[in-house]
Amino acid sequence: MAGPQGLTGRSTILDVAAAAGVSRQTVTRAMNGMPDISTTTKERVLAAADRLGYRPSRFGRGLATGGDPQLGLLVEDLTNPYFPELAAAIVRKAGARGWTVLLAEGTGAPAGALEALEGQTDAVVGHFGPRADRWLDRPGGAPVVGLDVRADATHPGVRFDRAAAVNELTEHLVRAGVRRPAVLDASPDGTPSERGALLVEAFQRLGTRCRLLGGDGEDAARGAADSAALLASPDRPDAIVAFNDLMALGVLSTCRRAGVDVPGEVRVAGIDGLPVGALVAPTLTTLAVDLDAVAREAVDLAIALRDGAPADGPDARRTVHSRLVVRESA
Amino acid sequence: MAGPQGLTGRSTILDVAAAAGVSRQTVTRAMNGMPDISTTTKERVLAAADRLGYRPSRFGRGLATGGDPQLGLLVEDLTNPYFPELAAAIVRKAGARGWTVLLAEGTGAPAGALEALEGQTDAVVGHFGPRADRWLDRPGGAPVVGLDVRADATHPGVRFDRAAAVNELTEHLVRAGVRRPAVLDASPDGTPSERGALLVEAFQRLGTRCRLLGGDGEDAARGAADSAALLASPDRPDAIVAFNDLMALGVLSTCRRAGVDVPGEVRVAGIDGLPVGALVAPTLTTLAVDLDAVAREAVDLAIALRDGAPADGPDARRTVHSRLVVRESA
DNA sequence: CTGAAAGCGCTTACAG
DNA sequence: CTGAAAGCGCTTACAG
Repeated sequence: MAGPQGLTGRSTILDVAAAAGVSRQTVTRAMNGMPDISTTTKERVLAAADRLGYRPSRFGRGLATGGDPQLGLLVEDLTNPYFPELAAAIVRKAGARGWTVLLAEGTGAPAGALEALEGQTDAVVGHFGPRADRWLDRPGGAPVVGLDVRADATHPGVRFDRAAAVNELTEHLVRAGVRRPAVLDASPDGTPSERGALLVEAFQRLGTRCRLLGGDGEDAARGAADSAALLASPDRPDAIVAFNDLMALGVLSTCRRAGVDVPGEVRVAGIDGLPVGALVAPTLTTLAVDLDAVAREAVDLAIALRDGAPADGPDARRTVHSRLVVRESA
Repeated sequence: MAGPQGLTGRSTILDVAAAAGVSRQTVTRAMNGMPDISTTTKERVLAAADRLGYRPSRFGRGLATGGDPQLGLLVEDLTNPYFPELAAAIVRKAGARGWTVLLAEGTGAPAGALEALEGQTDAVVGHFGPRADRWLDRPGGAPVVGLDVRADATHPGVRFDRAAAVNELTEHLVRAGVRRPAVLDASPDGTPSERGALLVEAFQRLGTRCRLLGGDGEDAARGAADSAALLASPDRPDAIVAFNDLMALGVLSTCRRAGVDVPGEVRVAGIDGLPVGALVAPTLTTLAVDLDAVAREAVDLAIALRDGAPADGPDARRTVHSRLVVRESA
């Protein structure tokens, strides 16, 4: 095998050219199926390339051609079906606009993951929680679009407005006779989440006191465990609203195991609007967010920012409204 | 704003250098937080960069530094939870080895999506079905690792060996009294899938005739629709094994809606081992594949191939065994 | 049909 | 602390 060289230790276009006894641009022609090359030469070049295990450098090519733009998508936890659903929507919208998607999972260390992503992409989209403002406008950083950003956030992002849907849900529940609702919140740092606070307030406006149960996870296991505790407590709630659908699924499985009838004894609802919610028994009532709309806005905003739109302009904040989907569980 | 130029229309390091009145390598120092630069200069450069909306080109940087290797992951349908689970496992294993993951969804046109991926990555992993052999060794193409490849495949890949698990399942079912099993297969081109054929043969060896119901989708809706037809047919099956868990979830929801007791009247099983299977009612019996093992083998193989390992070597074919997970539904 | 030249945007030594 | 030079690997006009 002839001598591969260079930074990567792989053979380059020059190695192939030398091996085939042609110039580099003839190699380009052969590799890219371009015209103006004789069949004989082409075969000789391809053979040499194969022999050397030559693969064009995407950096070299990108530098010369511009290359396809890449969108970084930072998700918290691919194990929660919400994020794959989001990723699917983003991949489709981005693809339609000629962008490819680089996927990273920011388990625990979103800052590090974000920085790594930024170096390889032209814009980044993701859920960053309340700390997102810190990352905006990092020198040399890619434009960052936050998802489900708080109302008072100052950086570009898509806001999930759940106010109306939350009101509908609480009214629906109270009208159905709910008097002792509980919210299974996710609050890693102790302070209630925006969704949690919204629910408590909405119940309050209806004259109904609502328990808020914080905690440090947001998966099905936590939903199952915490709802088990709740159901065993002296004043068992007659409704449980979970921080997300995944936790709500955990709640449902606990109820089933404990022989607690849903919605007869306890009404259960989630947040997100995952398709699986329609497959379980009983089917899950939820506050659904339109991920297609979210993806459309997020991708559009990311591209606009990359193209120089101001990060503090009015167009840098988008809003998508959630809606109540009533199914069997509540 | 000073004049951005070049291929991308964005400002380059030279624009910033000019605007700040310094040389390009001083810009590099400022942008990358390197030492040997005075605070004053650094601030001036950063200000100029900000003003010009400068973002270093990842191609330029990659060409100079080598850059992080990228793994392309081509999935069929992110809407099927199997693929996100796979993606999660791949992202984690790849990340642990310093690779980032470019995610693409190959809805309908795997060939086109693959080609696009190859240009931007150093290796590709994905489910390609029986046609995968065609794509191997494309000149200039990235090494491709197939997932769930057939026993007779000739290209690098990870084989999902379900033979033992299928035997266990059929024995379990027959022992439980199943006499009229049906398989809800996915067979877009009419020929039974490998899983379908395996199941039919296994039942046959036990002296049990098994119906095979082909069809063109593999989602919950198809599972629901086709099982509804099955349940309404004159000789209703007493067991339904679905091509995958998602279809099995559709079967379960149909049974529930039709008031058919599972597993009392019909036993139901899926294939994949999705976590949601443990959350539904009844919980889903399934043939589980260890996605961590799959991801480990696939990533390891992809990296080995990228580093020059032979595509036809013995190490270019890996195997992961599925196992039977018995839950409530069968 | 083939090749010499220039350039894409960055970083890494090396001088000063 | 700052800059001139060289090079990373490719492609795109342009000559021949």
